[in-house]
Amino acid sequence: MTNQDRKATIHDIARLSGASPSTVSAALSGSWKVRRISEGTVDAIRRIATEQGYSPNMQARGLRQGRSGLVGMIIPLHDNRYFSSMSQSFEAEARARGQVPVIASSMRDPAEELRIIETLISYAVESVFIAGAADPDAITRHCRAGGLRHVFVDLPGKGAPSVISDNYQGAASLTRQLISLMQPQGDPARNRLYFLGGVQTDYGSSRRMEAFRDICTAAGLPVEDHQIIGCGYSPKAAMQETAALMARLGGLPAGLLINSLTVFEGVLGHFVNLPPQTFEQSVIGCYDYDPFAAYLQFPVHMIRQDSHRLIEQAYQLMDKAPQEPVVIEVAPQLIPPRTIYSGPFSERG
Amino acid sequence: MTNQDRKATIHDIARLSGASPSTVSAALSGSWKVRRISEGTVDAIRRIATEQGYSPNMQARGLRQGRSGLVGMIIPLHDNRYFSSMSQSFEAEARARGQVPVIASSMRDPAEELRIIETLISYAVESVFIAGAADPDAITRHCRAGGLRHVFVDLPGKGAPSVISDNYQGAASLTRQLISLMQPQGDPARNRLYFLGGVQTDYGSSRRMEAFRDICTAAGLPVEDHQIIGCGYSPKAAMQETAALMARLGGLPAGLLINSLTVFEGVLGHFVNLPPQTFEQSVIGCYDYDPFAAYLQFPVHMIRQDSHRLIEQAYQLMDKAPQEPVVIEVAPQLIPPRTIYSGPFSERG
DNA sequence: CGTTTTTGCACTATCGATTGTGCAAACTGA
DNA sequence: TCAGTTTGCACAATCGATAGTGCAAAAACG
Repeated sequence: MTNQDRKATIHDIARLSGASPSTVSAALSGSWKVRRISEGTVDAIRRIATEQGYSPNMQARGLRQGRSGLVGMIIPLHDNRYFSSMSQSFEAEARARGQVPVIASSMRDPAEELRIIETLISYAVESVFIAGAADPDAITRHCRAGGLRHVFVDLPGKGAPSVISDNYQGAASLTRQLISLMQPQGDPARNRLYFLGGVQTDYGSSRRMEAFRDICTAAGLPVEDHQIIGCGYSPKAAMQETAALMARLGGLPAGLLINSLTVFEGVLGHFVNLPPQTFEQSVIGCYDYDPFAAYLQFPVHMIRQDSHRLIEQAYQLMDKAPQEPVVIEVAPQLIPPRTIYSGPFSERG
Repeated sequence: MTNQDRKATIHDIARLSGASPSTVSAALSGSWKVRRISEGTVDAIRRIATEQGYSPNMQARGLRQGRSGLVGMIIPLHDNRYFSSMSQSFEAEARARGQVPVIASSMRDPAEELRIIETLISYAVESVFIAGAADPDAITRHCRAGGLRHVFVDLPGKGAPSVISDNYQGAASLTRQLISLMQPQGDPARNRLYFLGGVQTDYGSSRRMEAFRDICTAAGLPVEDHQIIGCGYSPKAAMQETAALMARLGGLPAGLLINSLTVFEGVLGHFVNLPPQTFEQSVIGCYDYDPFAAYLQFPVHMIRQDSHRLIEQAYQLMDKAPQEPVVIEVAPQLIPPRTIYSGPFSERG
């Protein structure tokens, strides 16, 4: 607060207190006890440091100590309820450990992912959590080369510990729920359950598709290939596919399982123009949860993935010494229509 | 890729290439031209650096150069559509400038805000954007002391440039819209427009309340104090206030202006238990936009704040030399019910 | 009182990269 | 051939904090 221009350093404090820089460092960094600095000296130094508004230069400290105090997290995008709630949990966990969280979004671009990893390594980040990795193996290679501990979240990697949502289980229970509520349609072409969104090559989506097939088949409803529409995650594509599907069928199918919120946004983009009775004969489910989506014009059965628990578990794996490629699955939760879920952070606005 | 354990440094590259560390530095950091290093030497050094998987230690570089390449942003919380879309825009803008974005959430806690500022200063962050500042003046004081350039977003500060949403304008147009659609109620007690959520002391909310009063009054609908329910932003409080209000009135008022999405979540928590016809006589609006909220059982008129533009403008102010406390207002947009807005990032899922 | 032990601190190298400076060797021109 | 210029690079200081080591002065001990 007092001084002229540049930030105060331990040398400034040293000059003002008459002590040496190393003594100041010891006094302020907590190692004064083992370095046998008298309490009186420490107090004096602390007082002056406070007066001068001293704060340590973490670049210098990190350089010397070979650490940085930073932890990284990579998510596909911020602007998504699922991932942003992961960010929130991650930040809380990191701060609770005295680490400084750095969150970056990759836009699901594998090249961007690797660029971010390189950046994190450059900044001597100590460990990184990767959610929804586009190319887990490449990430593991780069992290290994840079000596960067890492854990995968949401999508597993072969080369490092992973914590994922139990996609099979979640999709299975959602599929079961939809089947149990499906009403027979007049038109047999519409008398089916459809799966919309995601890509086959994406681990999570493929597990969900697998569960979808299995449960349908077990219920005596064999699944034909056209019932699984893997149109990716973009709202735009989803909107087009929805329009195309409804054109083909002459209306909605008896049941529709939507693979993500972003896909759902696209679906809604088409629904917007349809009369309310369009939805009366169909049952709709969505993998992932949103409180507003849970309260639409028509009932929506949702799956809430426990992002908080995912992060918690991932941190436990990170804290454990060896980085063996185990996979831990966390059960998601089926949320009935018209339900407002209250999570760990929902108290704050 | 090749070497044993530690990360390669310019000294390793120097040894392997037969050049000196300073030459390696010049070759790899781009200053080789002005330092008159021959192109042949540069190429050889580059090759070896690539082979060794060299990446610069940003702590060392930052320490020497007195910069870090980091830009900070503070938001109240990640898990919110408005703020997370700001994060997304902020990240894009930062990366486009070759900076590394660091985003932190304060949970609207003024003490946490200052702690984050201190941390950013310690890491030699070069500038910081603060969204929804809880205590702008304290932030400005700390940033000044630490030599940290800053710009406020969404909530203005007296000591630094600010870019805010035009809350008055937005609330005014939403209020006008609701008034124009209000239906006369049987019970005169319900024949009113209510404002729910936020706090009077919060700049944005108070501007919105002001607009609400002004427009209502201008329309010949004087506003009594109980019509503005400043219950903060938490869903829980909002749910209780909604229940209490409806108990007092014996139903919904003719119109309800909800001050934020989190408040809306709480309102929905109460609505969940009510029969559909409850909403038929009321018109509902919400400040802030969510595609799902736009497509609920009942029509909702929403205000979409242009978070992308806010960040864009904030960056322009940041880039300008003097940090004078100007205030720039960005117009929000009235979104009719059942509308899916497609923003700059909505293409990616 | 002389010796050993303890206390309290200063000195200095170090982390990895950048940058001001110096200085041979090569080249130029007369 | 010799002064003058340019080329190409090495040396060493520096950024701020930490940690190994050394050394007086004070305290404890016999």
